[in-house]
Order: sequence, then C-alpha cells, then structure tokens
Amino acid sequence: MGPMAVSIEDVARAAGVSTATVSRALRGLPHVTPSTRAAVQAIADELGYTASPSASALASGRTRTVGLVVPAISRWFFAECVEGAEVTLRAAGFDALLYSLPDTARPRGPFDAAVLRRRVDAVLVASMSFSAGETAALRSLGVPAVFVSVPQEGFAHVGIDDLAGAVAATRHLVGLGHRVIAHIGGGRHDAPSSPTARRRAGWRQVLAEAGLEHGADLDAEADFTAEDGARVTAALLDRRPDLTAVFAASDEMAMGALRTVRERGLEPGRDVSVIGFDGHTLGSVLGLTTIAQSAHDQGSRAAEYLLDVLAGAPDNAPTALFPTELVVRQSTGPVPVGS
Amino acid sequence: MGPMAVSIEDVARAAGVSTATVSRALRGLPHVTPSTRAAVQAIADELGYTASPSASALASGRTRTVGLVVPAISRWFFAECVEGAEVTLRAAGFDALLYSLPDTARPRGPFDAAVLRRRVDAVLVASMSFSAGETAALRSLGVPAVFVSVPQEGFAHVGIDDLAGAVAATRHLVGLGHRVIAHIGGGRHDAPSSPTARRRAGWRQVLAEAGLEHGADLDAEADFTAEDGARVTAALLDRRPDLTAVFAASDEMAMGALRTVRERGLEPGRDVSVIGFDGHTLGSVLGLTTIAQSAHDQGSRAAEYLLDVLAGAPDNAPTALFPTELVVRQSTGPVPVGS
DNA sequence: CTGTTAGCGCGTTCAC
DNA sequence: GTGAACGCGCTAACAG
Repeated sequence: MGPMAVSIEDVARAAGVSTATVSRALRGLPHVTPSTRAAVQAIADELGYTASPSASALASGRTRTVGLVVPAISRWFFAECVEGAEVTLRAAGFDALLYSLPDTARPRGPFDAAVLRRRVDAVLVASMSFSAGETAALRSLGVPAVFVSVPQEGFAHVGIDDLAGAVAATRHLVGLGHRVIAHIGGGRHDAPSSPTARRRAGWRQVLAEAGLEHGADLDAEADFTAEDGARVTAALLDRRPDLTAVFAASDEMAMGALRTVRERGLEPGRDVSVIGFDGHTLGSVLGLTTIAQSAHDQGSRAAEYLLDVLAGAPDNAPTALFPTELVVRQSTGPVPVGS
Repeated sequence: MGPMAVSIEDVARAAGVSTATVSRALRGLPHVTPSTRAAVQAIADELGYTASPSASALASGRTRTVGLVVPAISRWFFAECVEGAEVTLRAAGFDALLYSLPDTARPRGPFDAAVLRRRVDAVLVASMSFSAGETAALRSLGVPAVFVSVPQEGFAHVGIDDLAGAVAATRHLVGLGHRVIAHIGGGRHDAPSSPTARRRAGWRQVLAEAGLEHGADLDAEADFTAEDGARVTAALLDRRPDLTAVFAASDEMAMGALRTVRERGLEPGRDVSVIGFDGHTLGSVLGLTTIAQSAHDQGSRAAEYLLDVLAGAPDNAPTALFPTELVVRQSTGPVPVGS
C-alpha cells in the first residue's frame, strides 16, 4: 500500500472539524457553510482522500455499483451494449461489475445470482433469452433491474421492434423476387416474446402472406456466431439447391452465411442474397445488407433508467423501443433469372 | 429487499455456534470439526446466506475484485481479452470491475485511478499505449497490476512478439514479389516498446533489408478502427498509384483497407494485397490474411497471474509471450505483372 | 477446536 | 451549522 491509506478521520483532524462534517461537505449535502465545505474539500484534495467504498457501502447500504449481465462480451451486440452502459454509469459515479453467463455447457450453466447479492445496487441484463428460473434468481436479489433485448414480465425493457425488423428484412427479399427464402435464427422453442422468436415470426408472417414456403425445412437454428452461421448455411444449400435468399437473425451469422456462399463459388447478392440483423460495424466492409440498430444506445439508455430508479424514480417497468433501419448493400439483389 | 438480508449472526444463532465459527467454517479455514462445518454449511444453505462483500472487504482489507482497464470494449482484441479475464476471475471467486478509459477527447481523457482506490485488489490493463502519468497513477493504487499488450517497466507483462509478427507479415508480402508496401499503424511517436511501434519497426526492418522504400510516404497513422483504416487507405492509393500491398497493424484496419480497395474497383489479393494483424473472428469471412494471436488466452493468462500474486506468489514482473501465426488467405497474392 | 472481543471506515441519527 | 455516538456485518487476534 505504500503510504497508509488516508481516512476520513485524517481529513477531519487536518481540517479541524468532525468526521460527520467531512462526510457532509464532501458529498455535497446541505447544512454546511460554504467556507467550511471549501476548506474540507481543499484538505481532502491535498491529502488525496477517497472514501472507502466498502465502508461507505456497509454504512449506507448502497454500493454505487451496477451489475452487467451478458452471455458473451465478445459478441458485437453485447460488447457495444456493455460499452454504452459502462460509460453512462461511470459518468454518474457508478461502477460496472461484469458478469458473463457461464456457457461452457449446452444449455448454458446456471446464472448464479448469489455472487451479485449485496454487491450491486441494480442489474442490467442483456441477452436474447433468459429463463424463468434465472429471472426468479434475479428477482431474489431485491434490486431494480432492466432487460435489454429480451423482455421480461415485470421488468423494465429496452429493445427494438424485432417483429417489424424481421418483416422489413423479409419484405426486402420478397420484393426482390425471391421465393425460396431461408431463415437462420435462435432455438425454435424460445419464448414467444424473445427477440429470436419474434424475428422468426416476422419471417414466417411475410412468407405466409406471400403464399411462400416457410416450414422447418427452410428454418435453421444456429448459435449466433459466424462459424455456426456458415455451418447451417452449408446444410441449407445442400438440402435446398433452389434456395436463393437467406435472412439471418444476426449479422455475425449472416457473415458466416456469406463465407459459405462464396466457398460454393456463388456470388452473394447475385446467386444468393443474404440479409443480416444488427448493423455490425464490419457490415459495410462485407457489403452486408442488414437491419441496423444501435446496441450502444440501448445499453446507455438502460443504464440511465437504472440511475433514475436509484435516484428515486418509480420502477414501473416501462418499455423503450429504439428504431431499426434497413441498410441495403451488395449482399442482396434481384432473384437470379431462371430460378 | 423483500425479506431482510440474513446475516452471519442469524446463521450462528440457528447453528448454535459463534459468528467466528461460521466465518471459519464457510471459508474453508482449518481448525473446524468436519461435523460442525457441515452443520453450519447446511444452515447457511437453508437460510440462503451470503457474506456481505462490503463488510467482508472492510474487515479483511480484501475486495476479491480485480479492475479491468481497457480503452474500448467494442474493439475485438479488448473484448476477447476481457472475456478471457472475466471467466478466469469468476472461476476463482473474484469479481471483474470494468473501467474503460475515457476517449472522448484526443488524446483520450485522464485515467482516473482514484475511482479504483480501495475498490480492487489488483488491476489488469489491456492497451496499446499507456502514458507515464497513467502508470504513475496506477502505481499509486498500491496493488499488483499486469499489462496486456503494451509492456510497462516494473510490471508483469503478457503479450506477443510484435516485432517478429510484423517481420513475418512483411516478409510474406516481400516474398510474393511486392516492392511498394505501405504500413497502416499507430502514432509515429508512440513509445518504442509499444506494440504499435514494434509492428512499425518490423515493417521498416524487412523493407530496409530488402532495399525497399520505407519512409513516411508509405507509413500511415490510423486509430485502429475499420473506418479509419478505410480512410487512410484511400489516401495512400491516391498518393501512391504504384502501391501493391498494405500491412495493417490490426485486422479491423485491414478490413477497412479491403473495403477501400474494392470500392476502387480493385481486387484484394490480385491488384492490391492486404495483410492484417490479430486473427479477428471475422477474418475468415473476408479471406483476410493475418498474423493471428489469441487475445482470449492473453486475458486469461494475465488474470491467472494476478490471482497467483494475490495468493502469495512473488510479483517479480515477468513477461509471458504468446505465439503468433501467419494465416494465409485470399487477401494476399503475387504482385501483379507489370508492377 | 471454539467463543469473545475489537476494530475495519464510514453514514447517520440525534443533540447542541 | 456542527459534533458525538452508534451501528452497518464481517474478519482477526487472542483466550480458553
């Protein structure tokens, strides 16, 4: 530790006041004469005093820390979301505690809420799915929480209109003349309210309206990585040589699809059209058509909500929907003649 | 909070022992009869008891938390690194506190070490650069620290041989017959020991040995994003129509370069070769030749080191170098005939 | 092997 | 407007 940590008593002694006054002065509480407040502040700066977060938390019951629960930080959406949330929290003087859901197993390991107990004032969960058990564990923490992406009954929600986004994506393909359009998305048994289910629903809805095939044969499940997107695309192309378009529920999976298409000697946007979902930073490099959203803004907004609740605002579980935008690039084009 | 939080006293009372025994039993300390330990454990489980981290930290002086300091979580290397570190820390019962360096300004804002004071037992810094002032602030925290990527005098270091990687990348291009080879990297005045400086040095060294041009005209500075990589590549192509190859110090910048090359109607790997650095997950999708490294393993290894030091191992500032590998894909190829 | 006793460093009533 | 005293919940020394 080098020099012994300076405590509130050191400051009080040096300033010739009590520790209570130091506490009040430094935290900007009322009932302190401007002159004493300035004096205390000066001494504190000089001594390099910072209140011990542990002691402060123990005495006040508030940790000034928010838990960030995500499935995997390395996936684009979550990295952006965490970044937005962390910056917002930091600016408000809050710390961000990272908790990545264990995914060594399939399905992933249990969300251990116990490690967050008494450690955070609030929790931000960003995930495409969250089980009833996990939600119960979260609720048992007894702190305000907000969900980004997947909504959860009784909790605030920040997200997008996934159904509308998927409808726009599929309509784009139908409008280009495609008639055999596959979908790559999450599990077919995900909760109906989950983003994965709603993206699938949008795909089915548009195809049904157009009188086009939309059964399981064209509906692939993948784990939202480029690798798995490439794998299931290969299976789709093997199974359905008549396939001319793919709607992937994430850009990362769409990028995997692009790779497979090219490996087959086919040209994306000419032989096979691919549209993704997210607005991934690297989409422009690949010429990937997509439904863009801002994960950064959603993370930031969710953090703001928690800060408001912690500041006394009612936690009435509102929903904030962010816009999506169809970004047309080269990976989608008219259906090939003769198909 | 719903039901009032259960304290160590509740457990002690229910088990008919003292709080000290509960503390010892639950933490696996010696000098506790197996039978009492089991009894205490059972009661604790039944009551859903978890020790208050604040109280525990205040009494013991240990927070069981490690600070993760990174410039931007959304960049591939740092996301992977943070993920590797978080998982390793969590497995050891430690929490990960995220601190992203403020980068609103240029150069970035100050690293405010004060917010980490008494909040973390150790710090992991992952960055391409870190100023002397920032290092001093970090040192003032008085806790063990490790640097990933950029080394820092007196601190443990986890990284790769950046010079060797850059040499391999540039040799690859020279071996393909290229003679006008540009470099896209970090600031030209970065510390000589920084990864950016060493990657630049590798490029210069190989070109100098081969008697090829390696001056400022072919040496571009960018901010390690795809966007900026695209921008400076455009400037390079405008300035040097004779350019046939580019070595970018990160895959994200290389991807930006690919975009610009294509936008000019040129074919990567045929008209202009591009090699990156990192082994980005999406490199295979783009056919990007690169020098691959594992950011995940480096983050994990750095976390392990800190855990060892916190467990009593000497903090003798060792260096752990991870391997790099040249991965050849389609973005590099023989120099065009007639160049 | 177990219980008792002090703090850890603050926030927070109350009095003054 | 300011200070004194108590307690947050736990760990660590010391007794026994």
